[in-house]
Amino acid sequence: MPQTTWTPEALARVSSLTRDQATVLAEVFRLLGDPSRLRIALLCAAGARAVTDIAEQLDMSVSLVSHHLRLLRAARLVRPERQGRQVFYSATDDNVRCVLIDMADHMFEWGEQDE
Amino acid sequence: MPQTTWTPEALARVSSLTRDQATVLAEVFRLLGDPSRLRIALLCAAGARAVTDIAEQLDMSVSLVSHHLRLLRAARLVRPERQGRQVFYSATDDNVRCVLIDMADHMFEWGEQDE
DNA sequence: CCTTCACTTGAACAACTATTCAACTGTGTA
DNA sequence: TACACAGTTGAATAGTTGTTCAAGTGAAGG
Repeated sequence: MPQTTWTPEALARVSSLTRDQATVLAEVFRLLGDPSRLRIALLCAAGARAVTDIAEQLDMSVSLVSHHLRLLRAARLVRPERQGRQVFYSATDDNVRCVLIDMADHMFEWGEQDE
Repeated sequence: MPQTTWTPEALARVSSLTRDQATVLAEVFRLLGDPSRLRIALLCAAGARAVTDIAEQLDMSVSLVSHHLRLLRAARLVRPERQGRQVFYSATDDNVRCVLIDMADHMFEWGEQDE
């Protein structure tokens, strides 16, 4: 059920982003714009997971996963937590988790009917 | 107000995307992952605009705007409509408009408190 | 027709990025 | 101490991408 009207503030805010605001926003989109990294981010958003487990589940090298996690970590999208010799990654907070899952869920539904 | 629980289906869907599904999803994120293109997309989502107007408002060359619009068009995020000798671009439909504005609005709020 | 306006397109280039491989750090265990 | 386990990190590379410039369409006006 698409929403067709927004508050004037929301519209104004969104349609007149400064270059700097756009850069910050785009940075997050860019990080999610790689299939491998997107899958890693969503996996972490769904629940804490160790690097090796992520690599195994997504069939990627541990090194590759670690590289991607470093970028996601730098953008504060995921947070590491050592436990024994494993490092568990999860979304930094509920806010991030919410946005990540909602966006993916949203676009996933729409992507289905799109093509 | 972050949502902390989702339906099991949504979680499962999101956390176990196939490579192909992730590629389709990531493609949209990737397109919004460039500041220039993001601003153009959001401007079009807020309402139909001619190429020259976009270029002027965002202080970009017409050529650059056109190049970006071609990519957004190819992904069916925006739709062109000739009117005289101008071409007006807008979000392809309310669904796209909704997702675009909501995502930006969502992430914008969160980006404010983040740093 | 010729010109101007509004855009599109192609080539070219510098900058960036995803991935791999090898070497390295730190943690637990025998 | 020595060894395996779990990740990280740096270099190297092949591929991609944003931007610019110049040339090319197509529609309206004189």
